[in-house]
Amino acid sequence: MTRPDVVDVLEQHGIQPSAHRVAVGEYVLTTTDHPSADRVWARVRQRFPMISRATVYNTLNLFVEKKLLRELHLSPESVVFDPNMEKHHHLIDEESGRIYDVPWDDVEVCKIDELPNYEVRDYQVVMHGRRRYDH
Amino acid sequence: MTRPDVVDVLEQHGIQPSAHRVAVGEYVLTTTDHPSADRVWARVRQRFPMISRATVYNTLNLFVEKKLLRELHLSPESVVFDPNMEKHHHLIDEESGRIYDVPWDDVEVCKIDELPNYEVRDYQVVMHGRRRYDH
DNA sequence: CGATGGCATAGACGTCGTCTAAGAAAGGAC
DNA sequence: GTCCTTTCTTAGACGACGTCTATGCCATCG
Repeated sequence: MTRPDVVDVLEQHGIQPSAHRVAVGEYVLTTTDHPSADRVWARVRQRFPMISRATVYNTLNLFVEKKLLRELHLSPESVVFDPNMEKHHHLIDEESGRIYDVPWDDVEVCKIDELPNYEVRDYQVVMHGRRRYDH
Repeated sequence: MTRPDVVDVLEQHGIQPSAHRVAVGEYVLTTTDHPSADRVWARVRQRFPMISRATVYNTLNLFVEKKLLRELHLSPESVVFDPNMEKHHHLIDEESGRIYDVPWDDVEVCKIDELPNYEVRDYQVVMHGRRRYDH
């Protein structure tokens, strides 16, 4: 996502596109890394050394509130952000701890609407395993 | 689980059953509450006011290491412990934040072994919704 | 008895995230 | 343009949570 795109997206979601917000957005809205807040801070500081931790946290929380990001609580390490707002599943690589998105339709879940005691509004499959590169 | 049962279980898992460990075990190995570490501490202190936070944390970590407990990282609130070591899924109640166990066979997951890029070793479905009482 | 090894303790510490109070910047009215 | 208001940004204090360290305790064994 280029800078003007980010500005558009922020405006479409009712966010004033300040320089810092755009800087945070340019990284976190396009990455597939699932970075933690401090990871985002470190990354953005490379280009804006004066940006404060509070601003980064504020911005990330604002993005979550405005539905530009999802906060994931999957792994021991830390809370992590995901700009992919489509329904999808997650796989955590056992070796690296890295989190990968798994397309919604690659996994099929049945019987979930027939649970006797629960009304399910939302769900996802969380997998642990390994990414395969050998093919 | 009664006190002698807990002693047996600890010994079977290679843990010396000290008084404090048994006290922690009596609560955390039988509850379905999914308590956080501090919740366990508060609970055990009701009966053993002198037990220290470090001991509770040490004990919980020891239980996890020895496969008596599983640590869950599901919800914003905190890390939580689950003595149910069978395969099962989890549902988080949207109102209360409470976590419920969902039996493995109540949900069916397909195609998970056919994922092109991943080798899945383990998985669970994490659901958000409501517990139903009206029937 | 005294030595050894595992257990428990208090409190210091580190990390992560939030809050607060104040300053800087942007936009609108005129 | 100036003034005023609102919003954004900041540093640093703060708080929650979990770990670490150093010490003390207690049982067992020679």
